[in-house]
Amino acid sequence: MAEKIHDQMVERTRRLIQDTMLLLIEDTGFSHVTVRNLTQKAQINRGTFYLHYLDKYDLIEQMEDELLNGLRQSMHTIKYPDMLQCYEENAPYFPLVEVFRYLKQNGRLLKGLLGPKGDPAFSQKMRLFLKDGIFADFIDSLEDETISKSYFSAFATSAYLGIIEDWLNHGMQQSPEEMAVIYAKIKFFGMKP
Amino acid sequence: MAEKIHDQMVERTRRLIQDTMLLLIEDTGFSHVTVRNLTQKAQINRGTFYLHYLDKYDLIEQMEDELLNGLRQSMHTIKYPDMLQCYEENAPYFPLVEVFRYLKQNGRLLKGLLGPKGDPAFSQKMRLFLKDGIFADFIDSLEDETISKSYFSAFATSAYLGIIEDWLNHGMQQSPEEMAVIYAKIKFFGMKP
DNA sequence: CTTTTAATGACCATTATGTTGATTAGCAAT
DNA sequence: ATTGCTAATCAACATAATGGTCATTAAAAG
Repeated sequence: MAEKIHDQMVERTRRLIQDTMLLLIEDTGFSHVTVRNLTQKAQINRGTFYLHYLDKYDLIEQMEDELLNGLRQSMHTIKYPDMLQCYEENAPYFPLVEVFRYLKQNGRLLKGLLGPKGDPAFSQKMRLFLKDGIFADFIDSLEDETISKSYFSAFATSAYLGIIEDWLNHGMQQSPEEMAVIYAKIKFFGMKP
Repeated sequence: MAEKIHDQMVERTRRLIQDTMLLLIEDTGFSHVTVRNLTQKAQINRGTFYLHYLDKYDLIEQMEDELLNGLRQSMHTIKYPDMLQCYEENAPYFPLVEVFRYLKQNGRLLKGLLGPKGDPAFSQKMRLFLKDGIFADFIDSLEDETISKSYFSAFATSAYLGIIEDWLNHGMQQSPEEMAVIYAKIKFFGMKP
């Protein structure tokens, strides 16, 4: 089968391109990346890039979408009531641990995209994802009608993402299990000392 | 006095340049702004731009710094214990109202910088500011030592900024007074329905 | 009328883009 | 092995855009 081999070649090249894009984001920032730049660093021909992607925006979009699809996978078993129960038992909620594991696997890319040299659109993209994936049922369960759901979900998703960013920025020193506990603790703690 | 008139000219031109930058951020996004582009829209000579700023990054930095300096001004009277007391009386905490007033005055620029076409570095800049300006004494007052201060402040500042962004994205329909109440309510509410 | 300073217009070197025709590499069938 | 097929790669081209500078002009003030 010729296809198989060729698919492998294609996959190899695409990985190389994506890896180089991440390197350049970390180095000079996404906005400064050019196709020339990228292909030089990856030591491939510029034409090769255009064989796989339309432009650098097409590339980053595919990278982001793959990342978020994996995230969706890892989030789909989260149930809010179980999370609350785990918190009360001071135990890490397993589906949440899975999410942090996945985030850790893709930590470099996440940090790059969310950081000061990243894609300014990605943060919102990700918060939308979190809202649907983690907070949907939680927000629905809100009983206090004097609290706007829109503001509350903005609050919750941003807060969650803030913790993730802080984790990434400190080299992901805590284990996914620890992070699940830390998150639950802060989340249910409230802000009144 | 020659200086006065010339200062007025300079001020006029700088305002024009800054206003045009904001227009272009809203339109094509900061990363796509070029000096050529900008000066064309502002109908001034390209050389004139370089007479006032080094490049577009110098320009945006000055715009951001002015914004944040004003914010610092408006935040400097915030005292956490008073805020808590206001919350318990269900009253808007005045210094917080002042902050929201200031944010509203600069709403367009803020929304542009924080949005998907903005400056990916600005969000962090702003959160650092909020941390020092609003949350410093609050975080210090945290007694629960099992909660990491770093994660907690990441949580708090991101959450606060999240609410602000949501407000901006919905056209700042609520008054600064309302926002001060909404914020306090969510903040002290905790996340356990 | 002279001085000062902002604004202008034009210039040049550099860099990015996207495409196309030629070339190479890998695999299969004989 | 060798021939043929397919897909990936490469080198080169034409076009367009960008950035920064400098000599020149215009405007304001005394």
